[in-house]
Amino acid sequence: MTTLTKLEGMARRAATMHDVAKIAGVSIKTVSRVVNNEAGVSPELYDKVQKAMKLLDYQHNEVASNLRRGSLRTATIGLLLEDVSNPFSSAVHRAVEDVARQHETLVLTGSNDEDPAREEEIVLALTSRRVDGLIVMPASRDTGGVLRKRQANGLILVDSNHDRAALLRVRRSGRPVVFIDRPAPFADADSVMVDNRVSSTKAVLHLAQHGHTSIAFLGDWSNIWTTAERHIGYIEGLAAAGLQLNARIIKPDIWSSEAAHHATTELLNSKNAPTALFTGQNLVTIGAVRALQQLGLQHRVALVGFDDFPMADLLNPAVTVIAQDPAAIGRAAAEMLFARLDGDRQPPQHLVVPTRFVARGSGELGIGESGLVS
Amino acid sequence: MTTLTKLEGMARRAATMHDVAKIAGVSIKTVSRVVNNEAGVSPELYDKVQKAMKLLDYQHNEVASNLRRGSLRTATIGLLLEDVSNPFSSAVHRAVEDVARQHETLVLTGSNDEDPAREEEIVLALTSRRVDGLIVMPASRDTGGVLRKRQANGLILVDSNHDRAALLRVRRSGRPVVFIDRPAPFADADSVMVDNRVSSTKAVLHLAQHGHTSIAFLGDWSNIWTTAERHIGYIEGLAAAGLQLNARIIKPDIWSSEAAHHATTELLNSKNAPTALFTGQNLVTIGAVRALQQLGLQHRVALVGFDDFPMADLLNPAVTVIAQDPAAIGRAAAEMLFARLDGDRQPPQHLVVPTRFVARGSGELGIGESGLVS
DNA sequence: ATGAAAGCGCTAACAG
DNA sequence: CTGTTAGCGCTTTCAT
Repeated sequence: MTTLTKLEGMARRAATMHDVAKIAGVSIKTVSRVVNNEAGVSPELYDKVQKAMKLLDYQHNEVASNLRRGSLRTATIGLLLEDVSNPFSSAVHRAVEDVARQHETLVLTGSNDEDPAREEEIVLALTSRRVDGLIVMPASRDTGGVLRKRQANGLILVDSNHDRAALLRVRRSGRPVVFIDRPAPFADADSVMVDNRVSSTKAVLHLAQHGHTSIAFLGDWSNIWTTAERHIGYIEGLAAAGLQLNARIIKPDIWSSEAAHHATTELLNSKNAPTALFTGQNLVTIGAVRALQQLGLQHRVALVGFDDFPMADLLNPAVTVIAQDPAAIGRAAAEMLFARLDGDRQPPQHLVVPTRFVARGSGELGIGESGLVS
Repeated sequence: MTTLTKLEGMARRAATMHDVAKIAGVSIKTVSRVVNNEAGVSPELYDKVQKAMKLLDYQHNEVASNLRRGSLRTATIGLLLEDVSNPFSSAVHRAVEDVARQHETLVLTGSNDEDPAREEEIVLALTSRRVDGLIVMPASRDTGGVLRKRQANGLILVDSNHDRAALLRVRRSGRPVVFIDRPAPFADADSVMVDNRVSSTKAVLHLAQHGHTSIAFLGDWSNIWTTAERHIGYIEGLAAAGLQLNARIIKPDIWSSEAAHHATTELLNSKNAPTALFTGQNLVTIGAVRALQQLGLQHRVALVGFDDFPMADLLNPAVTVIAQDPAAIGRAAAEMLFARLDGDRQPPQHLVVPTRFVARGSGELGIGESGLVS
């Protein structure tokens, strides 16, 4: 604003079509034609323009281009994950990126950390940049009509879709949204999920078939939809196996690997220690493994975990899991999104990607020497 | 253009400032002032505008805004990784996102898969969207002056920086670029790396101290800079320990966990099987562990790996590694980038983030029962 | 405190 | 084939 223009970095103004036109001695429209590979430019002018572009190091400004074109497509989509560094999320991310690439579009990602407020913030940032569509793994919510949200000052209650405003607006503005991993929070959106409930039931049944009658459930935050589904699946599994539900061997709201470690240790040191564990998530499984190893019970207490994790097959015993296919989920979601962008007007689709039960050893431990503790 | 406007999805045209102005009965400039929180709007008009915005569901168009503002900042940065789903890369990604968030900016990511051509493609896409700056983990290159590039039709030779054009142009246009993990391919850019060489030397020395005289090196693609550095560190480690270099126990160009498995098996089944392994990367280490377990040698052959990996501490034996801190790398890189964007004019910085040697067991196996093969 | 006019870089819709 | 004019949605500049 003062003596020297306030430039970011050592930026000099980038060359515009106007500049190129002047150098090439043609009209700006001709430059536009060359840039956009439109037909109807004589070879001579085409050449001149190319040379001028090279000379000036011209870079097409898609932003301006899109504005003029009616801001239809920015060739950018938004991807909202729980945490980009979580293996599940990042595998989804990669699959989405691959599909996006086929459509020559870029992916803008954000991590919501299960926090709906943060999610709104990101959605807002995304939409103000006019992304063409959104793939979102919705932040942890109520399983009923009310959301429990942790805050510095404790727990507060918030209306279910009260702060889903930005996301709703995206839909209303006509841009497609595909939800993954959790159900769509509003009716007219597509979704891609796995069958958490049935898979969990299967896991419990599997353990029961190996003779276990005391099967514990260790779950993630219970306000996460998938957790609730897996919990229900667990209960249904017990029922199907004719087993008694025992609240004392159910540990909910485990929010970290360390917490899982702690909960598992406590559980196995208690009077009514279970002989088998069903862990409802990635990190929970890992914490449980750590605890089992520490207690020297890894060959005595059976374990089936939801979600596969790296190295599960190299542990001793190798860990039996219900494996999701995050790449398939990401791919399916991205394909749905691009189909919508290409004008697909079908009613909302709700795809269920199958899980895979991977028996590796830990889930096949019988009731052998029983679950006696050290 | 005909009967019904041709709209993507059920999109109706998003409300513009113009629409808001008409509804509120003010000029467009007043709306602009309200949107941008500029001073000098009477409370009454402010209110009217707010109401109109709510009514029309107005969404600010940053794209147009930035265009007019001189396209200085788009509040978007680009992040180029090897593969967003790789644990190292995704941890970097998360750290970058966190710093970016403090600066209210979004992150556009891409995976180059070590392919320079793909990298260029992404850089181009990124710059045409006018990102403010770039953080890039440069795709695998020559360690000399020539690049070996795999193609469908075999190997071709390419000039070192021949196809680095897009990246160079970014620099020339004044936008900052920070390189991570690998050195900056051109002089005036910042970089954040770890000391691959010294860390590797330390690992070899560590194994030597435990009595090993036959220490193998299993490395990733040798045209990757980090691989070369680690290889040199290995050689220097042998020299420092007074050990003989033996080409027959050096396995280069391992490009997957499976290949590492294979190479390890071959190595340990050979006449001159080493008693210790130094693995130069994540996936290589994992493949080696798998092979050792399969051969039943995991307690006989010592192992130190470059890069930590999930579960390393839960394996039996737990795996000794040189751990990098990807979060620290990402954070540092992002902070450098934003410093540049805020006008920092220092000469190029080259930050070295320290590694951590984590002894867990596999690297502390003595030469005990010797490395005899099954 | 408010608004009218001009124009960011580009492309659609017309001329010629 | 080529160029002119208008204007995307917004902000700047300068009046009022």
